[in-house]
Order: sequence, then structure tokens, then C-alpha cells
Amino acid sequence: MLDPVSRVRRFNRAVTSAVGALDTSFLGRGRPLGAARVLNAIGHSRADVGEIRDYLGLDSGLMSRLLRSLEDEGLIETTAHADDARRRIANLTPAGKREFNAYEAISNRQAKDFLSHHTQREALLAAMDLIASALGRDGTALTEMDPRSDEARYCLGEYYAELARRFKQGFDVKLSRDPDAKDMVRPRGSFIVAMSDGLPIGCVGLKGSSSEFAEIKRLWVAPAARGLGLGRRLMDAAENAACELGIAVLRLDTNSALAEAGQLYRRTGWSEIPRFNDDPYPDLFFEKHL
Amino acid sequence: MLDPVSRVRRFNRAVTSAVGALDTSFLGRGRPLGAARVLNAIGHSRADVGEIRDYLGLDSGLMSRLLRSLEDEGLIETTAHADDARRRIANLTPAGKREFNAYEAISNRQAKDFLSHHTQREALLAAMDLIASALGRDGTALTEMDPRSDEARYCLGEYYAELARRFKQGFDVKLSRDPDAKDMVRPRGSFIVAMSDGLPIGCVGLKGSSSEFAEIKRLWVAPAARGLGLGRRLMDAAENAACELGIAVLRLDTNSALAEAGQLYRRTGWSEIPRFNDDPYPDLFFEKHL
DNA sequence: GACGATATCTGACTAAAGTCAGACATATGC
DNA sequence: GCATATGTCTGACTTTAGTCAGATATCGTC
Repeated sequence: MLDPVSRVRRFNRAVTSAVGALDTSFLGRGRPLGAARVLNAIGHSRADVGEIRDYLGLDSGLMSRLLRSLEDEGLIETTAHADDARRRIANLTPAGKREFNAYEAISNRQAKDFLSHHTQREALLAAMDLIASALGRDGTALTEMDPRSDEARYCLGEYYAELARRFKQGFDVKLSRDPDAKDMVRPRGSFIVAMSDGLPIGCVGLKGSSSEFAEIKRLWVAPAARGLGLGRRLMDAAENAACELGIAVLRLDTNSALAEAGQLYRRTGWSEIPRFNDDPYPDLFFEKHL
Repeated sequence: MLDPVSRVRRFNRAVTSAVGALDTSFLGRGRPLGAARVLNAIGHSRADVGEIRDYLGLDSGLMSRLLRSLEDEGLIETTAHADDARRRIANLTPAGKREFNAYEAISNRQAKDFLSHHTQREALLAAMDLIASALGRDGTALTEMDPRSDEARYCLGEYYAELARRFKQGFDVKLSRDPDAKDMVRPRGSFIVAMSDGLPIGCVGLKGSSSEFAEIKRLWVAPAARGLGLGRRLMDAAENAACELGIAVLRLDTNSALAEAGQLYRRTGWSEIPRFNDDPYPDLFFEKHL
């Protein structure tokens, strides 16, 4: 009666009808769902027509017609791509922006309604995060970013906050050898953020130095995305970046309080080495030859 | 960037695309989605044509045509309702049952696949339960059942297991004044189970007695469904049943370890009274005049 | 500058979903 | 028994979604 499969299926049924309700609420603006979806994709700053087509899984003929109908309504304008005149770029007109905002308002109000009807807000949100990460796993993109970008700084903030929670003595960034952002930018190093559907859910830094090794720093995965192999993917990406930069030896330090991290390193070919710095927080040190 | 509304919306997006994938996988059997949905509804023992129409939100003309096409395929048979010949009852033929099982197999395999791809199985399942309960809240039906039914016994089993976990001294049903099932069946009393999409997720018993009061017993809500007001709905239903049975005074006993329950009683018009039995487990006693 | 590849568009379809008015049989209340 | 309500069915639609073959323009490359 309560086997895992029927629990998953109960969830599927609940969610199917919820999605149906969400879809029909979009019909209120007098536009078929297909056109509304395209308008929303453009509003969410997807401009390239081909990209939208892929994202929504549409046939090119259908896509073209939907674009035309939005254009006829005066909601979008299309122009040729600057570098490649075959490709088309779609943008919202002021009227289109108003219409897009109306759809946004519907979505936001529904989300707010849903939350306001339940007392277990935080638990619900955490559950939703977890499931969204699990479902969107293949949609999680690892992208190299500047460590001073908003997304990167959000990740780092969460990372520091988590260290502060998990270390008995707390954590103060200033006491740690905070890597200079420039050391985590090409050509010296790299900083990789995992983005899931617009939200940053993980990061890792590759800190180049003038010594004979580079360091892996700031590996973090959002609690909602743990257990899905994202840490490993981030580490792989960082090691790849290191290869590209011609780095032969990687080191990292960590703390035994972060048990998952230690496990990950051991399982992916890192070997423990003696302390190689005097940072007060780490008590475990690893090295890997690429 | 991480406000609650955008977290809900991220979840919605993830789930929308997952549902789309699920839907298209049903197309493989050479039948349009509408017909497949009707077949599945019938297979899940929804026989009444009107009920199916409501459940799937279909127009009566469309519904009729879908039924006809399934009938032409030899998958279902329709007969008139025994009590009301205007209504029609649909049932699967042997061929229909085979076809239905094929759809079930698709759904089951997908659910199994999903689970097998993730390491955090239990956390995922718990999150899914919570969300399914939250979404399906309006779909939760409270139905009076025999306390010896499978559903009721499942609830009671979970209830006892939870007491055993939460009481320091453990819990042994035999030491408690276990109400005779007959006391929780009309006309003496009642037993109400909350069913969400086929799964029992809560219960409450109304135990009639020969004394001047009846008792509320066995109030339980599945962990995945807590915080959604189900406890209150169950209590309301039990009090309604008591009214119908002409009961004027209700009592109940509980334990201060079950803090949520105590809060609920206080907030819904119950007043604390002195101990009225010698059961070893409860230490809090309430009464309410209807 | 010719050639194949690529991106989009157009026209001519089909299939599926949904709508609406009215027909028909059956139930219910007076 | 009659009027009215209810549940289903039928026919005649419309709209939406999706498919496919080719037209057109542009790009990159030799």
C-alpha cells in the first residue's frame, strides 16, 4: 500500500492535475497555450528563435507561425542576428512586456497562494527544492563565471554560512586564506557555478598560484541538490579546467567535519597528504596528479 | 534570487517538463492521450461515467466519443446503472484489462527508474509525499469506514508505531484500553479515514459508550500530511458524526508528548478536565459540549 | 563564386481536443 | 400523468497542435 513506486505515482498524479490547473489559468488571456509559452520564453530573455524552439520542443513550422501570431498582435519584434543573418532574434515590444508581466503576475500569485495556504512553508519549500533539483538534474548546467558575479557571490555566501554552522568554533572568512578573485579567473584559474533553471545551486573554484600546484577551493552544493552527484560533476569540471590550463598537480584542504566532501575526494582518486598550509580551519589535505 | 515564490516557480517548471515527458510516453500505445486517460480512470475502478468526466474535466460530448472509441476497440463495455438507467457504468473487458496493465507497467517503470537514479531515495519520497499531500489537499476525502478495514488497520498500525517512538516508556496497545471495534461503528460510534488519491493518510475514531459521554480516539495524521489542517478536518468530521448520533458530550485523553494534538484541541473549543480513566499512557484530558 | 549546410518561413495537410445545440431516455416531484 | 430536471449521446462545428515537403536566404569553405 505504501511501496515506493506507488508513492512516486501518487506524487505524479497530484502534480499532473496541479500542472493542468496552472496551464488553464494561462488561457484567461485569450491566447492559446503555445503562443503564451513562446511569449514567456522570450520574456525570460531567451531571444534566439532556435534556442526557444529547442527549449519548447517545437517544430520549426509551428514555431514560425507562433512567432508570426505574436508579431501580428504587436507583442514582439524579430530582427536578424547581428553575426548570422539566418538566425532571428525575438524581443518584446512595450505592449509585449506588459502582456508578459501579466503572465508573470498570474504565476507569482499562484505560487504565493499555494504558500499562503500551508503552514509548513519551509518544509514545503525544501521539499520542492529537492524535487526540482532531482527532476532538473539533466538541466543543470555548469558554467564558468567570474567569482565576483552575483551568482558566484550568492554561492560563496551560502558556503561561508554553512561553514559557520558546521564548525564548532564558527567560521570567519577573514581568518582563512581567502583566495583573491583574480586567482580564480582564466588564465590563472577558474570558477564554475552550477545553474539549475536560473538558480545557482553549487560552485567550485580552481585557484591558480605561482607554486607548482593549483588548489581546489569553495566546493559547495546547495542542500536541496545533494545526493544527486552534483559535487562530483563540479569536481570533474574543475579538473577539466585544470587540464586545459596545463596544471599537473591539484591540492585542496578540507575539514573532517565535512564528511561527504572527504568521501567524495577519496573516491575520485585524491590521496591524503600532510598539511601544506597554515590555514586555521582545515585539518585534512589532499592531492591529485592529473 | 531565492525568494519563496521563485522557488515554487522553479519547482513548477521542473515538474511541468517532467509531466510532459510522462504524457508523451503514453502515446506509444497508439492511442491519443484523451482515450488513454479515460481507460486509466476506468482501470482505477472509476466506473461511473459522470464521475470520470468530472475527474478528467471533460465535456460530455467529448467524453461520450472517447468512450465510444474505447468500446469500438473492444477495451470497455458500458451498461446502465442499476438504480438509475440514465447513468452509465463503464468496465474493462479482458482485452481492456490487458491494455490497462500495459499502461500501468509504463507508469511503474518510470517511477522505478526515477527512484533508481537517485541516492537520496528516502528524502525524495518524503518530499514527494509532503507535496502530494499539500497539492492534493482538496482531493483528500474523509470517508467513514469500518475500523477493521485494511485502510483503517494500516492507519492504526502507523499510529501505534508513532506512539511507541514518541513515548519514552514505549507503547503497548494491550496496556491501553483498546476500544472494541464495535464501539467505533454506527450506531454506537464511527471511524473516519482520510484518503488521498487512494492512500490512507489519517484517521480518527468516535467511540460510543453506555456512559453519558462518547470519546474521540486514535487521531492520527501521516507525517507527510501534517501542517495542512487535516487534523482539524478529521476532528470536525468526528464531531459532526457525534452530532448525527445525538451525542452531547465528547471526551478524549492524550499525552503531553503529543504537543500538536494538545494545541489543536485547545484551539477548537475543548477544555481541559481532570483525569477520567486509569489508562497508563495519557496525562491530559479534554471535554467538549456539542 | 559555386556548393553544401543551416535557419527560418510558407503552404497544404492531419489529428486531437474542445464547443455547442439539440435529441433522447430516464428520473423526480407535484 | 405531466412538467421539469438530469445524464448521455449525436452531429456539426472551431481551434489548437503538430507534420512534412519544399522555398528562400544566408553562412562557411573550398
